[in-house]
Amino acid sequence: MKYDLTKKPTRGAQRTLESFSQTMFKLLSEEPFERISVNKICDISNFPRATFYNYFDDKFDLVDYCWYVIAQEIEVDKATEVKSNQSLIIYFDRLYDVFKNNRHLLDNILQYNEFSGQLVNSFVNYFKDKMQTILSGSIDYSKAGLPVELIADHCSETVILVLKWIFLKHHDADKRLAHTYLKKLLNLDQFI
Amino acid sequence: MKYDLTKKPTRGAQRTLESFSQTMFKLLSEEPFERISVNKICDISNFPRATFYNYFDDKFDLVDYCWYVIAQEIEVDKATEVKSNQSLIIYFDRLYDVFKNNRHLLDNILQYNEFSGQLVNSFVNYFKDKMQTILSGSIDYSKAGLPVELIADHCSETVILVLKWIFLKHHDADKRLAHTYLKKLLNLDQFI
DNA sequence: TTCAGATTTAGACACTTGTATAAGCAATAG
DNA sequence: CTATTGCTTATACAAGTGTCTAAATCTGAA
Repeated sequence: MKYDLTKKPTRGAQRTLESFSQTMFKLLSEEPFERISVNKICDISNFPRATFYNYFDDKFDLVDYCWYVIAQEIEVDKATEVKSNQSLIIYFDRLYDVFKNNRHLLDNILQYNEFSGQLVNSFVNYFKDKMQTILSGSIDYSKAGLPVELIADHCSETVILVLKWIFLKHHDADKRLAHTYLKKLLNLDQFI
Repeated sequence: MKYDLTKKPTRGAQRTLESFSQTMFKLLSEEPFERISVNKICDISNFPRATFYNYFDDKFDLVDYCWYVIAQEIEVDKATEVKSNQSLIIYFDRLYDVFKNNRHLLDNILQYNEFSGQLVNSFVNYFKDKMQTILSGSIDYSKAGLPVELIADHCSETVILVLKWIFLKHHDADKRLAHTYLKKLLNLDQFI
């Protein structure tokens, strides 16, 4: 990403970011990612290509920004962080809600893109990374005789696995059932 | 892949496939994947672009064929399939050996490509799929009260996680230790 | 309000991509 | 041997990519 998201954006920049991401969301619901070109994005957004490349490296970069927009809902609040034992479930729930709230987008995307294609991959990876960042900072895995990062990786992969199962592979499950899956797969008492 | 790998290739086709894949292996050790163009591959291999596109859809397709070449070592023999309980460990060991035997290639690749980049991703996904195919056909997961495919997914993801940890993130471990990781993470008795 | 510094934009450049066509070549069956 | 079939190759095409320049425009602080 060429644009620095940490500094607060000018009104103009905000408009530009919004416009490009909205266009991308729109196009993702209409055609496969391979057929979405930077040219097309710019035409629809009414910005010249040069502006696109002021903000993003390429279309992958923009789509990552789109996931970032979606993930804004998650709110990693320091408050809950303390009650460490439960935090895996707490953040699982937040991700569950994000996936649920964007169900129609996901369905549209899956209509045009392979489950193992680049696009779905970038989506899944974005949230796997997100989960990993959250978990590695908020859980104490000291119990199991295993490298801590390895456990953190494993937990976040499993969280995403369950969400993929429910929302991308369409095996609907409410939170209660989702928790059961998660706990059985992770054998949770083992770690936390 | 445009070329049909199931039918046995003519001598000419063999030479062509060999040439393109060798060139790709060479280039992967020299520069990042994004800078490898189909043009360059063809120049080095001394084939015209048209020939490349006779065999592959694009450079991703070729790199997948490269993983296929590497994976040939694995040998999914029907013989072991029967002793189902142990087969997860057996196939883990085979993958372990494949990763170990190609350690220098992996090291080179990681020198030029991001750990979460497209190239490493395609490598990891190739072997995750491979493992999934093997496992879903050779293990009986009836014990745990969970969807079978979900468990199969989880097992193959965990296998790959451990191999990534050892060979891509460079936390060396012999097979014995690797088995310990795997068993603790999967809590193996739970499933098999 | 002004002006210096930053952003945006038009246009061009060298390069890549995937496809299509038709000519050339090689292996095989009759 | 030769006709047929299928693969290889030369070449061209329309499109896309990412970078660069210099001019235009905007913006915030004085």
